[in-house]
Amino acid sequence: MDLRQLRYFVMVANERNFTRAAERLHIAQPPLSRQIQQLEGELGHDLIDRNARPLRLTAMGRLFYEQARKCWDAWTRCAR
Amino acid sequence: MDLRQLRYFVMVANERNFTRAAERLHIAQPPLSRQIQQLEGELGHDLIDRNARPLRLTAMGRLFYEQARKCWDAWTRCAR
DNA sequence: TAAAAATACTCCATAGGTATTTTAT
DNA sequence: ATAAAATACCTATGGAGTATTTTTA
Repeated sequence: MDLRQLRYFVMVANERNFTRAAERLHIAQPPLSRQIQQLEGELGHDLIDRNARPLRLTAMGRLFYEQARKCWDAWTRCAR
Repeated sequence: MDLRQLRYFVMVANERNFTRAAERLHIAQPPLSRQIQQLEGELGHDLIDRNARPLRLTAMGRLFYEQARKCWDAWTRCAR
């Protein structure tokens, strides 16, 4: 897990749409999907319920989102 | 700048010795030296005074160390 | 059937390794 | 003279791209 994955996940969670999130992150959609898959693999839990459009976070996804946002915010404060 | 570089720099600053820091980080000494050089390049300032052994931090190095430690600590708290 | 996500590759940037040289005590 | 840092070179992991194939609403 690294900062990039947190940033990607937060964007996907906000947009509830991989394609749009990818655009806003200035990367292509497939690598974004893969990064999220890797993150889910590391965590051992799905974060996103793909059986819904617009996408929805799973219960784990919602928990992780809170943590991820805090971490990302802490980082951006640090890095300024 | 990323978390890896912060972690590397903090270790070097603590050890005041690249070789020992590299051992504790489980990487070889040359890549560690290069990561620190890159970091210094990005920041536009030397962080370490190489004309002293044991190594010493420069003024910028001391300032950066405080920030880096805070960021790294924030991250480890987040990532737990 | 039309968006949107996943797969299947390909490419390449760069983190890390080994061998060696340079520097500082 | 010796320990430690820098340099040169090589390798390979994995992040990102394009093209294409599933999905799901």
